[in-house]
Amino acid sequence: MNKLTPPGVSSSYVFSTPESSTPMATNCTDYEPSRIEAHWREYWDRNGTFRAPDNSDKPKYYVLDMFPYPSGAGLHIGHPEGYTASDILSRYKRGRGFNVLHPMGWDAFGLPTEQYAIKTGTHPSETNARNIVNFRAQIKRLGFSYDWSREIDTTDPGYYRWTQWIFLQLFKRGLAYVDERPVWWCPELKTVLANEEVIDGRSERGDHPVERRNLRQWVLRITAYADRLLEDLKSLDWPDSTKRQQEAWIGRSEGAEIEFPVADTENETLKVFTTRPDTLFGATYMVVAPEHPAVRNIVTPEYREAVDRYVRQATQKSDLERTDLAKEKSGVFTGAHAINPINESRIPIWVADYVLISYGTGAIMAVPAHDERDYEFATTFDIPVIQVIQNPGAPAEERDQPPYTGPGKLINSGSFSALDSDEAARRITERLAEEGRGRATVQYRLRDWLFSRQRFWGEPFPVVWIPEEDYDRLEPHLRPEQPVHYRSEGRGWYAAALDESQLPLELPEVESYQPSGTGESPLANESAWVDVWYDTRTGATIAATEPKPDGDRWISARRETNTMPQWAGSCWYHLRYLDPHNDQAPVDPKLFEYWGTPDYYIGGAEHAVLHLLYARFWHKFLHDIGVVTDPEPFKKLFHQGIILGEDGEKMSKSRGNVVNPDSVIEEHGADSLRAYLMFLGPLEAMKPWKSQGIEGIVRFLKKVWREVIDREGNRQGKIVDGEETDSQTLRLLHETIKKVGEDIEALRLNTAISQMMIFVNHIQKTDTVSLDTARTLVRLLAPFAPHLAEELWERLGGSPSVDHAPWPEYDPARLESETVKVVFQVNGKFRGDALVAKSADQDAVLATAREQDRVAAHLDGKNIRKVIYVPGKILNIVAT
RNA sequence: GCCCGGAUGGCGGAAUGGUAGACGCUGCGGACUUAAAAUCCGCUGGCCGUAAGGCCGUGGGGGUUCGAGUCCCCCUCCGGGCACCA
Repeated sequence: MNKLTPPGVSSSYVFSTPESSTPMATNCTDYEPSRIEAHWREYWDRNGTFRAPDNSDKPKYYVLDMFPYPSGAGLHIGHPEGYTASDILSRYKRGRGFNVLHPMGWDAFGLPTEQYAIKTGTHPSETNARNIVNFRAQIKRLGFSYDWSREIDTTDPGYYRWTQWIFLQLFKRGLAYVDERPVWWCPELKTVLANEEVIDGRSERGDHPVERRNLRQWVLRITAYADRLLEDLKSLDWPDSTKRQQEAWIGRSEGAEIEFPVADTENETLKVFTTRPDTLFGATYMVVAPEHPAVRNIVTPEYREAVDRYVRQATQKSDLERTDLAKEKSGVFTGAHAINPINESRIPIWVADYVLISYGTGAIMAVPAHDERDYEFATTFDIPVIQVIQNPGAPAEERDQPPYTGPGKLINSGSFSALDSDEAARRITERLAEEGRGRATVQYRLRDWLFSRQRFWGEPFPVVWIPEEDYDRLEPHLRPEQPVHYRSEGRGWYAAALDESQLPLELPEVESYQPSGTGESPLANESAWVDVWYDTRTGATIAATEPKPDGDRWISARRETNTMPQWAGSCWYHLRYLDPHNDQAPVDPKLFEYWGTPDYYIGGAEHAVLHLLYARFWHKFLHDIGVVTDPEPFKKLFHQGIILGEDGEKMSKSRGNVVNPDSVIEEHGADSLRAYLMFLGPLEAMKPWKSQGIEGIVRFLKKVWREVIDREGNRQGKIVDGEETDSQTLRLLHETIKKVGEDIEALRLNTAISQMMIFVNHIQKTDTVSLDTARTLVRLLAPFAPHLAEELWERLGGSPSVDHAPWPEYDPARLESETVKVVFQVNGKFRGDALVAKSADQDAVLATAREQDRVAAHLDGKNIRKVIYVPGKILNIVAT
C-alpha cells in the first residue's frame, strides 16, 4: 500500500502537505548550522516537543543525567559529552515507541557560590539564579531533548522542603543523631571543611592548611544499611570498578569481638575486634588507640607522664601524618597488662597510633607472628613473637619466617593445635562465647555519614534545640526514637522536630555570609532567626521577637544553625523529576508507579562512592517508609570518560587547554559538537580533544546536507520517489539500520557514526537514491544531529518532529546475499579470497581456492595435511 | 604495598578466535579554478621490489590453536581506586 517505504522499514511516517501549512524549515541553500539550529530550537520550545506526558499508554523509559552544579564558570566540555550520549539514547527510545522521561535540573547548593557571597556580599540565591540562566542557555544551545517543564533546583524552597521532610523522617526514626567529632577546620578561611574539600591536608579552595577540631555534628546512620547496600550491589548493572569501589568502601569483615580483662583492676576490660580469632594464642601484646577512653584508667603511675605525652602528640598529628606508611611505628607502654582469655597469659598493653579509634573497638590484640603491622611494631619494641599458624605452602626454609598472614594449621595453641585456621577460628569463637568473653561479629569500614556543614548556603535542619527540662512536655510525634542530646556550658539540650507544616524552613536574610570564626555557621549570628518560641504539642515555631503565645506548651528554643551538605539534594532528585511541582508529597505514588526509577543513569565516575552511595541509602530509606516501591534507585549506570585537552593533559585554566563548548558551537554548530564528542572514541574512555578532528564531522554533516539539498535549496535531483532499487544500497542501508540501533543501545556511539559515514560515502557514489533511503538516513542521524535532521526531514516531506517518527526496522533477509566472500589461507596466512555461493561445500570452495595462482604457488611441492573450512568465512589449508 | 583498567599506523580509534588498521584526522598526488578556499578522486604501517608479489608488524618474553590484537602464564610502562580498617 505504501510504496514510499522500503521493505522492512516501518511505514507510518506522516507527511505534511507543504501548500497547506506554513513552511517550517528554513530556506537555507547551504548547510548553515547557526540558522538551522536556532530555528529548530525555537520550534521545539514553542511546541513542547519533548514534554513527557504522565498519562500515556506507551511504555515509559527514564533516562537520567547527573545534574550539574551551575558554576559561574559556565559549561565544561565534559558536561555535553555525557548529556549528548543520554540525549541520543532518549531520542532513539522515542523512535522506538517509548514515552521518554529525560529531565534536567540544578544541584545548586555549593561552596563556590557561598565564597562569592562572602567576597562580594551578593546573596547566593542571586548568584545562583544568574548562573542557572547562563547554564540553561548553554545547555539549550546543544539541542538536548529535555522536558524543561520538569526542571528542578535543589535550592528552591519548593524542592528543599522535601529534602528537609526526608531528613525529618530519618530523624524521627533514629537515623539522624548528633555526635562530637573531629572535623577539618581551616584557620585561614575561618570555616570547617568537608572531607571532600580537603586534599592532602590543605583546603581545596585557596590551598590553606587545615587542622582537626572537635565539633558537634549531625550524623546519619548509614551503617544501619551497610549490609543491604553491600548485598544489593550484586543486582545492579553498573561498571564493575564502581561496584568494587562501593564494596571496598563499605568494607565488610567478619570476625570476633574478644574481651581481655585488665590485670590488677576491679573489672576493667578491653574489647578488641579481630578477623583472626584463630591466632589468639599468638597474641603477645595489646594496643589501644591514643584516643581510647580506657587509656586514662589503665595507665600505671610510673608510665602516666610518658603516655600523656604520647597521646598529646598523636592527637595533634594530622590524619595525613598518622597514616603515612613510610614512617616508623611509634607507641608507648602503659604499664598495664591484660589477661588473654584463652590461656590466661599476661600480656602488656601499649598505646600506639597505628590503631585507629574509629574502627572496630579502638583496641587490638597484637599477633606479630601473623600480622605485618604487629610484626613491625614488635620488632621495633622487642616484644616476643609466638608462631601459632604453620605456613603449609612455602618451602621449608621460608615456612616459619614471620610474619605469615595466610591460613594454615595451628601450633602452640593448646587443645586447638593441629586444627585448620578456619575451623579453629570458629571453635575458639564458640569457646569464648560460651564463657561470655567474646562473640562472632561483623565490622564495617563504612562510618556514619557526617551530615552537617557550618555554612550558610545549604538546607537548614528542620529541628530546634529545647532545654532538657522541657523534654518531658514534648509530644511523642515530635521526638526521635532515640533522644538526640548534647551538653554545652553546663546546660543540656534535646533536639525536637519541626512540624511538617513548618516546611520549608527557609534560609533567613543575613547581614554577612562571613563565618563566625568560632566554627559555627553564619546562621548562628542571626538571633532573630535562631531564637524561637516552640510549640511542644504541634511542633510549630514563631520568632522569639514576637510575644510568647499563651499557654505553657510554648517554650523557648533555638534553631539548629548547621546546614546540610551539598549531597543532600542529589540523594533523591531522581524522584522529584517525576512530580516536580507536588506540594503534598516528595512524589505522588501513582507517578512513581508509572515512571519508576531511571532505566539508564549516565554520569562521571568521580561520584562512584559519594553521591551514588548516599543516594542508594536515602532511596532504600524511602523504600522502607513506603515512599517508593523499589529498593534501588539506579539499576543501570554508565560513566562517560574524561575529555583531555589537546595536549593530552587534564583541561585546566592554568594550562590554557580548556575547550569552551560555546565557541565550538559558534564555529561549527551544536550538531557537529555533539557528533564529534561521540566520535572521539568509546564513551567510557579518557580521550583527548583535537580541534582539527571536528572538521571530519563537519564535512560529514555537510555531505549529508548536499546529498539531500541542491545548490538552489531544492531536493537533490538524484533523489527519486519510490522504493530503493539498488540492491547494494539496500543491503548497506539495512546493515546501517541494524548497526546504528544496536550501537545506540550499547552506547557505542563512535562506531554508530562510522557506520553512517560508510553509508553516506556509498550513496555519494550512486547516481540515484530513493526518497525512502534518504528519509531513513535522516531518521538514523536524528539522535546525533537533531537540528540538521529536523530540517532535512521536513524538506524531504516529513512532518516535524523527526523525533516522533518511528525508528526504522531492519529486515534480516536484506542482510543476506547469494554469494559470500571466503578468505583463503595457507598455513594460516592470507593468500586470496573469492566470492562463492553461500551453499558451496568445502570441496567446492577448496577447488576454487586451488585454482588461484597465488594459493597454488604456496601449495606447490607440499602435501595438504588438513583443511579447515568455516562456511562463508574462511578456508585454511594446512600443508607441509 | 594491595585491587582494577589499559598499551594497535604520524594522531583519535575499529576489529563474535578467522584478510589487523574500518571510520576520521594529518600528509602526499590529482581534478575543478585565472588563483585560492570549498568540493571531488586516488594514495597514505615498515622493509624489499619497476611490478606481480614477498617478508615483518597490535608494549616485551613464552604458551595453547589449523589460525591469537583477541585465550593462558611471566614481565615492563601508563592511568585510576584504596591505603596501618586489625
